[in-house]
Amino acid sequence: MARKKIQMKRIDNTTTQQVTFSKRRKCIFKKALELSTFCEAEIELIVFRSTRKLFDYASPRGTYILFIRVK
Amino acid sequence: MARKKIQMKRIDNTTTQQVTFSKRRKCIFKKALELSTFCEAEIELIVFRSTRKLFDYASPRGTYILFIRVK
DNA sequence: AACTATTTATAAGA
DNA sequence: TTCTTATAAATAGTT
Repeated sequence: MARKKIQMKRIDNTTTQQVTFSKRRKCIFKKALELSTFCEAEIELIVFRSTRKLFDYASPRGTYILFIRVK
Repeated sequence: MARKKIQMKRIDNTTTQQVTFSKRRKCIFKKALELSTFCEAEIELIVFRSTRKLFDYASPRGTYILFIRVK
């Protein structure tokens, strides 16, 4: 989206993918907070990436939700 | 973010809030799909807005998750 | 981590 | 609601 438009596919390069993940993860949580704040919406957002064992959770407006992974 | 930078607070005008909600909801789901695709991440996103009884759900990478609102 | 050239998102307005 | 557009924000590639 910036210097060059990228294709809608997996980023193969590990380093590049990690950098992109860090940037975009931060951005989407910001977007979630903005949408929640501006529009009085409840938002639940989980971003999970197995290669980093990362688990994020956001509930800006205080609703309690139980998340159960069934797979 | 565009013609004018807006404050980080609820949009009081009902019509404006509805328009903003429609636009931003679409955008955040796009962002979720992009993050999932580019970075092989699993993302679960719910956007709920009581005034419209709207409920959205996205699981781009096919993980099954049960959402239980406890409140 | 920062920078920056571009792309994308979007607040207002039509 | 849908389109346009000027401006703000995000971000891919680079340093």
